[in-house]
Amino acid sequence: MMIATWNVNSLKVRLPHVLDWLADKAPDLLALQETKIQDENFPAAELAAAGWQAVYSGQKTYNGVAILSRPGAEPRDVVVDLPGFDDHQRRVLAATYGDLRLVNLYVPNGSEVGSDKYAYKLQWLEHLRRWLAEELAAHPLLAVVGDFNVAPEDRDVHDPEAWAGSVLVSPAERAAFREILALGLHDAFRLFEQEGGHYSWWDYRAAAFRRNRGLRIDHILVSDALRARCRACAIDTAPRGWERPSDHAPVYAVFED
DNA sequence: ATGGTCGTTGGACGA
Repeated sequence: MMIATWNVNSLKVRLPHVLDWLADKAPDLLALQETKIQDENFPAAELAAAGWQAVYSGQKTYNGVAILSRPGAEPRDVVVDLPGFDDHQRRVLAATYGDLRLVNLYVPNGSEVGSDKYAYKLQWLEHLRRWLAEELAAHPLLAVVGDFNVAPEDRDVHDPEAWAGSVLVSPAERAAFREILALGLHDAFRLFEQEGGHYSWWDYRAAAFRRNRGLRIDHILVSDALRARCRACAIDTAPRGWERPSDHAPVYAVFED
């Protein structure tokens, strides 16, 4: 079984990339973020024609999440948005496939440390942690995936000195990330790779991808029981080099059945 | 070089 996550930065623009990647990798589940598309405009027919069904929660211009799956693996117990957190931004989508619970997140970016958006991000992460505790208690096989907008450690940052203290790496954001891991979740990528230099996002500006000046901010977190089945986790940097790419690369994990 | 480039829009704003 393969599950994957990809911030596509507009599904309308990136649909050809998504279809190409699905055809090549054939994951069982693909979580998408920043679809930037309202539900009535979601390309469900185009995806269905390629053999994929979708659940989605979108809005105009910003945010938006979706999960693609194969027909036959019916999504159950779909949750939209963080329970108990009054928020119109479409950033959360969860569904159960067989005995696997998948939580798809587009964590707020935070803009700048000290800004209102930064405070909102930290508050959002606190509510996320509380909800994930409940999800973990209810679902032994839990995967929490998406764009976390947090680079957990300095080895996840191309230039830690230049980035020190700024949004995506600040101590408070990293502490919030660690508290989520402390619930009993594991960063699947770090089960297999300890070196730095592996990133999932590169700024569009200043030829950042060509120079591999990136951050690892897209993650697949797995519960204890799911970790026991995890056989691989990797970042597919190839699509970041395609024509008119997303600024994020897909991350995927493989599990023993 | 204190910016750079995208996407959504139809002038900025968010990332």
